[in-house]
Amino acid sequence: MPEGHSIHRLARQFSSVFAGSRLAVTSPQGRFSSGAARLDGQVLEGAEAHGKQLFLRFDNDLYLRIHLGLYGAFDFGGDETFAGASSIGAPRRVGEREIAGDGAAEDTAYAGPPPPRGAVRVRLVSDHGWADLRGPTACEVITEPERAAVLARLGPDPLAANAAEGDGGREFSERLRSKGSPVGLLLMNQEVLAGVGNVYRAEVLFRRRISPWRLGRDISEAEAAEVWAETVTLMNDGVRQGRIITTEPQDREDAGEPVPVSEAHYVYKRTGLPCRRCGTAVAGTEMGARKLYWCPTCQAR
DNA sequence: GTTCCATGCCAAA
DNA sequence: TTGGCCTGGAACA
Repeated sequence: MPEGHSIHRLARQFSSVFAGSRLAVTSPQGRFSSGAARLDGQVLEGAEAHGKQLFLRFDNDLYLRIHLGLYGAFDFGGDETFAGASSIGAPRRVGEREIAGDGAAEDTAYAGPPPPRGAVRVRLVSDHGWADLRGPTACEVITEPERAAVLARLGPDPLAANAAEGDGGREFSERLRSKGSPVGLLLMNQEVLAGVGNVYRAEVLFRRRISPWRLGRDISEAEAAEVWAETVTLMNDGVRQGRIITTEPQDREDAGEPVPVSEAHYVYKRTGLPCRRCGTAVAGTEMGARKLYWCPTCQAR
């Protein structure tokens, strides 16, 4: 997936283009027809993200809960009032960057959504635009108590509005340091930290020079605070930029040649390549059924 | 054309 | 721990 930054951008996009609008909700693919019927014709009151969960709130007190999983993505389109990216989600299109609107809407009047392309699980349509969702892991209608239950299971979100000053850092530290499993595993555990995925996991640990093999209970409070602060910074950058950027400008070159920001990671997907800081070959293995990358020298402890 | 792979996660074994 | 879900771009033939 799309890590947390993409979901927060989705929430922002839904708020700006759909909030306050009455929506036609359908499931062209058919797999979500009964759920869509419960929301069809309701007004979207707002959108919010927590970690990788997206909640769309409707005025009949129901929520649409969406989790993109590994493949899910939204496509958007509409008239000139319909600002923002035209596609947010699974990063396979154009590296890991979402597709920006092409601005082609100006010369042709908006004539409603196009015929659905492929398996569209949900289509949301207002007077000004549309959104298509395909390939999500989760897409369901839930009530407020059910939403509260989902949130209760999640750890603190580094993209929460008050993440820098609030008690998210303390809560993260407590959850991390109470566990005996490797920190590389814990950063991916949504009950410990909500929103971090494989890229941020690898890159944050590199930047804090922490070995992914150290156990949560062996991480000091100071280190946990640093990891939290680093995550807050990097992921907020991700929200602003619409892509994951983890390297400092001076580290974005290979053999003197500049590397596109989207490919310039420190260790992610760089097994066998030289560490951008020390030149040691980046190590790679599996941890928790996901690829793990780290520099054995920079992250020796 | 086919196979592989991915920024997730869950249920079943 | 493993397989399955589900989509599409990239890599290979």
